[in-house]
Amino acid sequence: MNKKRTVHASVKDERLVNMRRDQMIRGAVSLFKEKGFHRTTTREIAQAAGFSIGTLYEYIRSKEDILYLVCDRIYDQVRARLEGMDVEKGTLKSLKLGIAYYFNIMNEMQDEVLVMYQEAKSLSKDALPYVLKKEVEMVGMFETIILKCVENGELVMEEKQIDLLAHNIFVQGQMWGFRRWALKNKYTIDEYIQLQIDLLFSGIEGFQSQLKEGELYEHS
Amino acid sequence: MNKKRTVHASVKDERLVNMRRDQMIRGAVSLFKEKGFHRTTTREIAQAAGFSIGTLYEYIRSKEDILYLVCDRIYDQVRARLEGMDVEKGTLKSLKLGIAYYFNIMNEMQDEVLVMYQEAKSLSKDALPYVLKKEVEMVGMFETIILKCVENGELVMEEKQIDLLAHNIFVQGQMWGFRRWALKNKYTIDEYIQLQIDLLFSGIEGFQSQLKEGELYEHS
Amino acid sequence: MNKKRTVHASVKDERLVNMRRDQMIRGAVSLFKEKGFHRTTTREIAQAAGFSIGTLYEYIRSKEDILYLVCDRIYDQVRARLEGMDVEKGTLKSLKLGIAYYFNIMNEMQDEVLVMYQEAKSLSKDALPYVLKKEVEMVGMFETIILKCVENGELVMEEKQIDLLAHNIFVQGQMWGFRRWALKNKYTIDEYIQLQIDLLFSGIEGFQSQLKEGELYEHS
Amino acid sequence: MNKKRTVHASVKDERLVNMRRDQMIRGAVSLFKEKGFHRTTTREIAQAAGFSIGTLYEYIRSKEDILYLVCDRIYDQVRARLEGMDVEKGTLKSLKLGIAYYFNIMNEMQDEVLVMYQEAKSLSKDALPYVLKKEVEMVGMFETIILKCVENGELVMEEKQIDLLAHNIFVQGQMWGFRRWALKNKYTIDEYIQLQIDLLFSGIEGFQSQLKEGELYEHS
DNA sequence: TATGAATGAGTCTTCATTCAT
DNA sequence: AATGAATGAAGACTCATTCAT
Repeated sequence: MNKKRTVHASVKDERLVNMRRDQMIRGAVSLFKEKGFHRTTTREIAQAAGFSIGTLYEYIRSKEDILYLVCDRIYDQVRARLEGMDVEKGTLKSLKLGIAYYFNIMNEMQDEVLVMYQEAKSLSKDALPYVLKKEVEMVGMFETIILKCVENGELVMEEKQIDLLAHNIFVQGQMWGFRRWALKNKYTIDEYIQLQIDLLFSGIEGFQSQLKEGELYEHS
Repeated sequence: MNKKRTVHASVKDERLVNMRRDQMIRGAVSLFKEKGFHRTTTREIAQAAGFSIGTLYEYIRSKEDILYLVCDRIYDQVRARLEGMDVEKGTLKSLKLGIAYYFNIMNEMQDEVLVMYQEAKSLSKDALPYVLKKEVEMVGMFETIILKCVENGELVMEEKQIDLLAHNIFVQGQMWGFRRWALKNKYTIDEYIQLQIDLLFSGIEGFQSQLKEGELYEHS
Repeated sequence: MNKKRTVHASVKDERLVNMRRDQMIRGAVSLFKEKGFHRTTTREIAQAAGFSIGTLYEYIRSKEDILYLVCDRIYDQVRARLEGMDVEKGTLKSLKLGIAYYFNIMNEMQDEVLVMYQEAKSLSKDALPYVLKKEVEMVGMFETIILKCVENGELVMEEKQIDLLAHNIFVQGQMWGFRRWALKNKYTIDEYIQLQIDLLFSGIEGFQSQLKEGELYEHS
Repeated sequence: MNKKRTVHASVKDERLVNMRRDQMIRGAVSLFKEKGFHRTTTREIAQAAGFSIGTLYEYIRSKEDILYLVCDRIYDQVRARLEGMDVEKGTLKSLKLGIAYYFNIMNEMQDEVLVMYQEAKSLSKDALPYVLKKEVEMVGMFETIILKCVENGELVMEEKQIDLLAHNIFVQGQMWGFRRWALKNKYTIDEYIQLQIDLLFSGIEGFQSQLKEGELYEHS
C-alpha cells in the first residue's frame, strides 16, 4: 500500500547507495533553496555532493530523480519528527500541543519545507502522487487528533469540518515558511504559534466586544 | 508613489503595446499553467500569442519580463475585482461578505492565481518587490475591514492579531487554488466558503460540546 | 574608366539621395569608429542619421552598401584634400612638402582613416576592387612626384624602387592613424613628420658614425 | 611579471587542453582568414577543429576567447621564431640580417599575421592590452638591435629616432602581409626584402644624382 | 517619401546525459 | 565504482530586411 516509487541505481551496494544519496540530497537542498530546481545544474549538485557528474548518474537515472529524492526525504524527515506528536489523547489541550509541536517543526525545517513547497510542482506526473500521498498522510494526523476529540465528546464536528480544519492547520504551518518575507519581521515563532492557536480556537467571535454581543446574534 | 517597474518595449504605440502584451500574457498564463515557466519556451509563448518570436521581443527585453508582466497583470486583475468589496462598513457581516466575495474571485481566477503562486519565486530579485507589494496591499484590504470593525466596537483585537487574521484569510483564499488537488473532490466552492467562514468566526471552541465547556476555561 | 559602383536607391530625387546619404555616412562613421561595422546595427545607423530604419532602406539595398558608401566617401575626402598637393614640381623639396602635407591630412582624418582601414576587409568581393582602386590612385600620386624627381635628374631610381617608396610613404601616413596607441604618447604629429622625413631621406646610413665609415663600404 | 590573461577551460587535463586548443586555433585561423571573425560561427570552428560545439565550449568560455587564443598563439609563434635573431651583435650588418630574417618570417606566416592584424580590434577592452604588449615587445627587439649599434658607435641616433625606426621596420614587415594585394604582383619576397633594406639604409638621398648634389645641401 | 511593426533565419551558449577508461 | 571528456539537442535572443500604411 505504501509502496515507494523506487529510483534506479546502477550501483548495487545498498549501504553505498544510501550514503551517496544522502550527500546528494544535502547538496541539492541547499542549492535548490538558493536558486531553485531549474536553475541548478546536475554538475553543481554532483560538486556539492562531493563527487563527479559520472558518479552522480550511477545513483540516479535523471535530474528529476533528484527532485523526487529530495521531496521524498524532506517528507520523511517531517514525518519522522511528527511521530513524536501524541495523536491519540483526544483532548483540546493535546490538539493545541500538537499544533505548537508541528509549527515548531515547520520553523526548524523552514528551508526544506520551502524548497519542497516550491519545487514539488516540477515533479513529473509520475512522481507527484507519491509525494502528495505523504501530504495527505500528514494532514491525516491532524484529522486523527481532531477526530479523537470528537469521539471523546470534546468537540461536535462533521467530517468535512474536521477535514478542513486539519488542512488549515497544515497550511498555517507551511505558511510560516512560505510567507517568511511577510511574517518574520512581525512575529517570533512563539508569537506566531500563540496567535494562531488563539485565532484557531476562539474564532473571530471570540474577540467580539461584549457590549454589542446582543446585536450580532444573527451571525451565521 | 506606486511606481511600477516598467518593462521596456521597442514599439512606441502604447495602444499596440497593450494589445500585444494582452495576447502575450494570455498565451503565457495558459502555458505556464500547463508546464510552468521554465519548461515553456519563448517561441511557444510567441506562438500562443499569435505572433513571431521577433515580434515578441519587440515588446519585452527578456523572458523574465514575461513572467513579471504575467504576475503584474494577474495581481491587477485580482485587485480590480477586489475594488468591488465594501471595506468601510465595519461590521462583522460585511467582513463575512468580503471573505465570501474574495474567495469567489479566487475561485474564478484559480488558474491565474496558481500560476502566479508557483512561479513568482522565479522573478529576479529586481522584480520581486513590485509583486510582493501588491500582495501586501491586498492583505491590507482585509486589515482595513477588520480594523473598521474594531473601531466600530464590534471587535476587540490588537494589531498583531488583526494582521495575522488578514493573512489567514488571504492565504485561505489562495489555498483554494493551490490545494485544488486535495479540496475540489470534497467541497464545492460554496461549501468551502461556508465552512471556512464558520471556522474563522466560531473557532474550534465554537464547536465545543456544551457538556464539557467548563473543563476548558484555562485555554490560553 | 573611373566608373563607380553605384548603390541603388528607391528614391529618385538625386538631391535628396545625396543629403540622406550624407547624414547616413556621418552617423555610420562615428558608430563604426566606436564599435566597428559588425557590432553596429542598421537601426543605430538610421537613428544616428536622424531617420527611421524604413527610410534608411529607401537609400541603400543592404547593410554592406553603407560600408561601401562610407569607404568611398572617406577616400573621396582624402583625395579631395590631396588635390592641394603639388605633384608636378619634381624636386626633393616638393617631395618633402608633399609628405608633410599628406601626413597632416592623415592626422586630421585619423578617425576616418582608421575606420576605413579596419573595416574595408568586410566589403564584399564585389565592392572591394572599387575601394582598392582609390588606394592605388593615391599611391600613384606619390609615384608621380618621385617620378618627376627622377625625370628632373634629382634622383636615380628604378621603377620598383619608386613604387615601393611611394607605398612606404603611403603606409607611414596611415600608420599614424592605425598605430595611434603606440605613437601618440611619444610624438606630436609635427615630430612624427619631421622624424619620418629624416629617416626617409637620410636612411640609416645617414646616421652612421663618421669614424667607422670606412669599415662599412661593403654595405649592400 | 609577464602574466597572461588566462582563458578558462572546464577540462582539467592540461595536456588535453593544449591539444584541443591547438586544433581549435588551427581551424579558427583558416576560417578567420577566409571570412573574418564575425562571419565565422562557433559551430564552424568546432567542426573545423574536429569536435562538437559542446566540446568547444569545454575549452573556452565565449567566442571572443577563441579570438584571443588565436592572437595570442600567433604572437607567440612569431616571437618564438624571432628568438633565432641575433639581437646583441650591434653591427649594421646584423641589423640587415635581422630585418631580412624578420621579413622572411612575416612572409611565411602571412596568413596568420593578416588575421591577427585585421581581427585584433575585435578583442574586448579586456584582452586587447595583453596582445598589444606582445607587439611592443617585438618592436622592442628591433630597438635593442639598433641601440646596440649606437652603443657600439656604429650609429648616432637619438631615442626617438631609434624607436620610430624600429616601428617602421616592424610595420614594413607586416605590410608585406596586409598589402599583399598590391605587392605580390610586383615583388618576390626576396626582392621586397632587398629593396626595403636598400631604402631603409640609403634613404632617398642615397639615390640622389651626383650631378646635383651641391644644390641640395640645405636639405634638412 | 517616410514610417516602424513584423518577420524568422541565424547565433551563441548551456546542460542533461553517456560511455570509454 | 568512479571519473570526466564528449555530445548535440534545445533555448534565449538579435537583427537585417520587408511591406502595409
